[in-house]
Amino acid sequence: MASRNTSTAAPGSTASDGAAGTRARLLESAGPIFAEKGRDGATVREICERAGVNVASINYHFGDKESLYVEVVRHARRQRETAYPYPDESQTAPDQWLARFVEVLLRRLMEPGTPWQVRLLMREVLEPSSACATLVDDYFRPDFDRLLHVIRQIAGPNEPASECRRMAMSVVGQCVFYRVSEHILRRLFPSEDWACDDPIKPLARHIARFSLAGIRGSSRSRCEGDDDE
Amino acid sequence: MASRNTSTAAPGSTASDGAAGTRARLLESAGPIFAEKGRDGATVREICERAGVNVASINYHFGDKESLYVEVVRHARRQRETAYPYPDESQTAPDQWLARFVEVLLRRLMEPGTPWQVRLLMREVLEPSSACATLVDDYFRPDFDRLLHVIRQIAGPNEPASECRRMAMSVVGQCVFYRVSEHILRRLFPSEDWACDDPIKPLARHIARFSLAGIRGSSRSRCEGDDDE
DNA sequence: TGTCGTTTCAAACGCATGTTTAAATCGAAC
DNA sequence: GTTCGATTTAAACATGCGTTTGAAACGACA
Repeated sequence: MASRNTSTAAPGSTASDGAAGTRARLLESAGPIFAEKGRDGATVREICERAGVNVASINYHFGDKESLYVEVVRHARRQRETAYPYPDESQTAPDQWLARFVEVLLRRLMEPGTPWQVRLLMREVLEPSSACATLVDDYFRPDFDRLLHVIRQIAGPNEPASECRRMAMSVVGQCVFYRVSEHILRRLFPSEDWACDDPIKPLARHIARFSLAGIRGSSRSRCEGDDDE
Repeated sequence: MASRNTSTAAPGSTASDGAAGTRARLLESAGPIFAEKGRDGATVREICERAGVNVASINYHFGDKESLYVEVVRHARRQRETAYPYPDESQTAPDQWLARFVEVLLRRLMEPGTPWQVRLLMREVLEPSSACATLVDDYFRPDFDRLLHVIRQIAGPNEPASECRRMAMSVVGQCVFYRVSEHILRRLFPSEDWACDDPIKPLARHIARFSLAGIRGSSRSRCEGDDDE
């Protein structure tokens, strides 16, 4: 036995370790298992078995199971943020950018087969762990700010900031709903074409149209007389 | 030892059992614990301790932990469906009914303190157990159908059924988003007035207005020329 | 070849879990 | 008061968990 390693860098590791590196194999194997069973539901024995390493490896390379989990979440986020890039604001009209944004967000969320990274990050959203703080700052906030910026362009300069924020949430909420309520929707509409060619396209069109009308109509109707109740 | 009981009716139980009835006490005590820690995370020992009964009681009265869980979910749903009733369609104009529906749904979801019944049912939505099937049929579907009916009135008779369904999902999705993403939103907007007097009212107003404009504008813009891309 | 730090390994540890057991207790009916 | 089924109880059981251990295997370097 020698010194344990709990930092993020590989221990001694001569770069090309035997059989792709125990540490890297653990990171890859743990992802899908954490995603499917959660941080507590997953067992170190199953993770190590899938990675083909000894059960003591997690504690040797990461310190404990919790640290491995945090590392896996970071790993998943990094892989995910480059998968479906959002369009460029400066080169697209606001309307079209919003439509593209909705479609990309939906594709991120509803990618066929639901990659383990999506399931894992969703778990973090629903009940955050210590890995959540950076997730919000580095992953969600930038995208949300870009959406906010475009919505301000559509709604006009007179729209209050609080209202713009709620509009952005309405857009995101409509998309997130389909992922979060997947199981319920499947039972609610068993005959729906959840697996047709490309169910995202018409869905994205609906949400973009609905939202655009919502933003324009909402800000307009609020400008006209619109008292309480 | 005598015969075990796994059915839903109390065993011999002479109606007014000692100290409110072991079975009833278990049902009440288990609810908040299942809601907070999940079906697997909760332990029978903690449940029994809070109920002030022996650890063997769960197996005696319910058969096993899983059956107790299913029973608790049923219990929660029954308590919940009478808490915030939706308005009556026949006595309200569609616009106003929609606004009321949104507010009631938000209040159901965002009730201060987040009653354990809400947290428990949310867990069932996110990853259903065997207790989920009746939840959809008896609890969600009726409300969703009523919403659908009103949306059809607003959108007009020419609106295709599939589009009406998506509109209903857009309405519900906007509301559900605030509950599902609660933790994320709290980190995204730390300064937001999540605990002001009545944060529901303005939120409900926004969603109702946004949705109404979305429904009207969306169906109108689709009627006009609206080709691909 | 011999040495030393690093990494892997099988085995065990300590603990918490859901469940079972058999005896004790209770509550009415006879 | 006795009896008998229903219920409660303390204790144990079997299993699975994350983690630790001490030795073996490895790889570079002298």
